[in-house]
Amino acid sequence: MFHKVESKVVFSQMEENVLRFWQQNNIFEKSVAIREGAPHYTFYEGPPTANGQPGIHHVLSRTFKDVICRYRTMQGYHVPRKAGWDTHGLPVELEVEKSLGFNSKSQIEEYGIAKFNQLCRESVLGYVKEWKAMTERVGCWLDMEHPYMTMDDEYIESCWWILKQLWDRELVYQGYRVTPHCPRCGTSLSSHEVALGYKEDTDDPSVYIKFRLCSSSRGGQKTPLRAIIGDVPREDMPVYFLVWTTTPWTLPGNTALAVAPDVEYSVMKGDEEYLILAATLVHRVGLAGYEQVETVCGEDLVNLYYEPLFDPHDFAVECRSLPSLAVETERESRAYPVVGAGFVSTEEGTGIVHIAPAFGEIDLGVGMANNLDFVQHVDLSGEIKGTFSFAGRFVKEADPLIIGELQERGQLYKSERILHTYPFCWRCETPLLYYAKKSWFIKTTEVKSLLISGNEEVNWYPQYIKHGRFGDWLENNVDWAFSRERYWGTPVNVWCCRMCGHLECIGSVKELRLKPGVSRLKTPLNLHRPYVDEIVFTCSQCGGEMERVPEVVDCWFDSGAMFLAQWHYPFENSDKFKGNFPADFICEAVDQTRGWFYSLHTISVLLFGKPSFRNVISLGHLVDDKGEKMSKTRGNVVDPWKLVGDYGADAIRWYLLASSPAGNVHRFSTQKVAEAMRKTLLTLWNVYSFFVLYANIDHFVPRHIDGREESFSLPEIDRWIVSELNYLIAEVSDVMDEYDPTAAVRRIEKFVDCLSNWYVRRNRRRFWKSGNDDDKQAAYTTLHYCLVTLSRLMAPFAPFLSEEVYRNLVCAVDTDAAESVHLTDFPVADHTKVDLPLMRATRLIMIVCSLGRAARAKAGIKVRQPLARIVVGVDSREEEEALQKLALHVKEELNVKELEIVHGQIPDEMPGYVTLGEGERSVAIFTELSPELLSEGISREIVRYIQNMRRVAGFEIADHIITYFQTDAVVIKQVMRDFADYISQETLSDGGVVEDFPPDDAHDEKCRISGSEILLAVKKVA
RNA sequence: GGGCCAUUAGCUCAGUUGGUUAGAGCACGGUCCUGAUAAGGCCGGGGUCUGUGGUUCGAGUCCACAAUGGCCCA
Repeated sequence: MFHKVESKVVFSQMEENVLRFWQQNNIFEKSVAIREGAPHYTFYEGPPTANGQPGIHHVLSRTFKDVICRYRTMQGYHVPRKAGWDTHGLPVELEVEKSLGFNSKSQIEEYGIAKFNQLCRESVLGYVKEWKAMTERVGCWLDMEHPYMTMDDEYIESCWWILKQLWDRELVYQGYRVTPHCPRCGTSLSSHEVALGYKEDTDDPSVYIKFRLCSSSRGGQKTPLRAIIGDVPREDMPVYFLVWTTTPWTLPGNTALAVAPDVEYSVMKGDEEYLILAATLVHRVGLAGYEQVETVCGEDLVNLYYEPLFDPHDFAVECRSLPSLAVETERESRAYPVVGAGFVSTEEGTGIVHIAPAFGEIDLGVGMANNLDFVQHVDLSGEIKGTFSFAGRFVKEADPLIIGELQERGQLYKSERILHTYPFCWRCETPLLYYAKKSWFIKTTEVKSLLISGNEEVNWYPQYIKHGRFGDWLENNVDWAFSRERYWGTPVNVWCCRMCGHLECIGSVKELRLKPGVSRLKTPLNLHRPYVDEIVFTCSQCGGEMERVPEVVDCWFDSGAMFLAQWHYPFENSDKFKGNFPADFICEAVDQTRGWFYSLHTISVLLFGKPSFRNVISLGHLVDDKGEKMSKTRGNVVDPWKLVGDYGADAIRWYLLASSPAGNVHRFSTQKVAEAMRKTLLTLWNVYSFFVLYANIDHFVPRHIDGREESFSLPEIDRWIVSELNYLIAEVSDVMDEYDPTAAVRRIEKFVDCLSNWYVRRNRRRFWKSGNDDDKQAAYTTLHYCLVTLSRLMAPFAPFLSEEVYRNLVCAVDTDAAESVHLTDFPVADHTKVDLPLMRATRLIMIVCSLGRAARAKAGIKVRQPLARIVVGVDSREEEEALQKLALHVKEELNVKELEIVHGQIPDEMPGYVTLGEGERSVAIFTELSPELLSEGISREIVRYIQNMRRVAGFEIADHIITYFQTDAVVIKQVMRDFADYISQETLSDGGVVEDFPPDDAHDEKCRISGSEILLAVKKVA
């Protein structure tokens, strides 16, 4: 016997029972363990940042990961999946800062780094707990008992090892990196933080500055410029480049001008000077009193030199050379070059761009590429250094002073104001400065071609990411600035000598312990700041004291190192690392393209020259029902716990999988979760409860649960559903192998619909009928086989419902069976059972039935009323045969006595018929009703009334009853007599259908049937 | 400001390499059926396929530009 199944089900309760079963019986652990020794399928968990409550969008990626891993497990692969948590990084620090009410780094240092980092650790552990609970509840199987944590000392040591490898290959260097910097808070801001603080309509200076062409530099022998202006330098007719800027305070840092090589520039002659600017911008700048004497190509301006506005040596400011950063000694005369650059715009300004490598990312890039000077005349608090007349001022206060000075010197062409968008600090509203800071870099550009060729081996879903977003990103690769001036992170493992500046990279704890003169190594060891900062040792070069550099490592480096750091490789688990590299599958949201996908790929390519993953699903984001981003501030985030309670995890999973393909943006809709539950899961549940209900009544015992042939041959319709099922298995396997679970669940949905609304609907009588013949056995066997197979097929997608169905339909009757559906194998399609002609034939009769019902509606005759004949037009021999073979279903479904087949279209007008056509196909029903047909119609009407009354009276399906009736109508009396057997059989009126007054304890109702009244009553018999 | 993606019915989505009158589900209105069903059938309303140009005998589909939204980077 199967356990009784209620047709009313609360999925969340059912799921919690299943969860308990999994936990108590370690089903997840077993599902991995039983595949030990089988081919490996490696999954890498992209570690979620344990910062903030998990939302519905996190359920999305967890679902996709879980589905693929479960699928592969059931296919026989060994799929261990270690959970991981990204524990370091700025978001964690910001959260703690907020809770302490801090808004600057100095406050953290006053508070104490040790205490601060302890709070970060606690904060992370708190969120990890929340995440674990959510992960478990939505049925995402991960080994969360043995996760990797990026903050563990072992993990950090592996990161150190990686950096040491790169250091030894001279791929690590110190350089400058331009970051948005808040001069008040004294800290760099992440791009996320910058995005929080953009202000439109910021009022700033808009100034046009004249840079004087060096008299010795008028181009080569035959340049167009020389031709215009002449060979002999004329002091009274100087040549200027006209340059536009909104940040005058950066002008003392100017060391080059950039032009667009392929743009036309005008040489404008005025009374006392020549001005050069882009030809298309002359009118916008408004050069009254100047006339164009010639045009030159941008190319011809490149390599000309101009006089600095502020020579750094005149104002006691350090000047370094890029890219070496060597401090320059004084030179006699200084001139700066004009360079060509692709980014120069002719949309605004003058088409000649002021370059200050210390104050802009593009500027720094130009500086590195052209070996420019690097002049940083502003300190981190935004104050101007040196001996300028405006030194000691905050940069924004210096702006008007600089403009004034240039005006006095005659180098200001025009000064205006402009309203534009500018970033401010989101905490203190101070304008941000783009500022070059020292940073540690990994020379990823060295392996750029390997990054690109490695990507060729990766299978991306959706495909366009490969050569689109990810490929482009690799093509434009720049060295990875991997250090951060923060506290809670993997410390950069480089020590620097205080005396001679000698640098040394430490690759392991052991190496550190063995350093000569090492001191302040505490036990137990803690590799975090501030403890690691205290460790010093003796310099091998000069005997001075080596101390650690202050930076920590970018947390993207941490997570990208997981493929080896999760095993503490190479210090232990060498076999595990090797057995799990590269990954067969990873999956994250699309924002990880330049995050984890990149860091994982890059570290692997740097170390081993090859990629670390083979297949990757990049998920689109989940947005709210209006298509807008979910965020706390908008208040449109969806709480997964509420949904789980209302609809269950399977419904959420099913919805997330089915609603749109992985790469697309998903609009989240609670209504659609409800729909997924109703339409597919509940429908399946009802087929299941229907089966169990009748199977138990008949004491059905499945003899084979593998779909093998019974001793009797299966009827056509059973072979049909078995065929559909095997076809489905093949389709689902195919699309799953292509990493497309969306296609898989959409196909399953169609099958469930067919199973319920055709197979069960058409076969109800086979289950109801009394007796226990072969046909009934075939029906039970077939439906049981379908449900059990479906439970295995759906197990990766709807793990709870599948488990429930499997446990009851298999485990309850077979003690030898695997205890969980998740320990079974994924179904394999049996192609010998796929009968395509039969499937086509069935589809044909479905259409014919649909047309027939429409014809009935058109004629206004209920389906309950039998009709004498239907005529169906077919257009091929195959269709005719199909229809003949399955005529019984058409006749039953449409309640007609005869089915006639004709070739070609049926004429629109046939006496006595109602005709309906759709495209090539047409049907006609004969609508004249004989007295016999009418009587039969009445009998069916009566049956329907009695069935309704049984239900209203609260009888069980198998309850036997007596039916009483009273009526004056002769016709009805006659029907009750003629159809007594039929009525009694249909309504289980074994006690008889008697014409009598019902007893008081019977349930009675007055009914109207074809214009006459009848009193009907039902009563249970013992 | 740049790159990538998306835009098809009120909502969520299908629409092969261009080829009849653009489909499904949900929702809505009507009606029928029903002792598995929270379901199902039938009929119906609802579309300038975001817009503008172009290529073509023919464009939802290919190209260009624009708008809106999302993501990434400035």
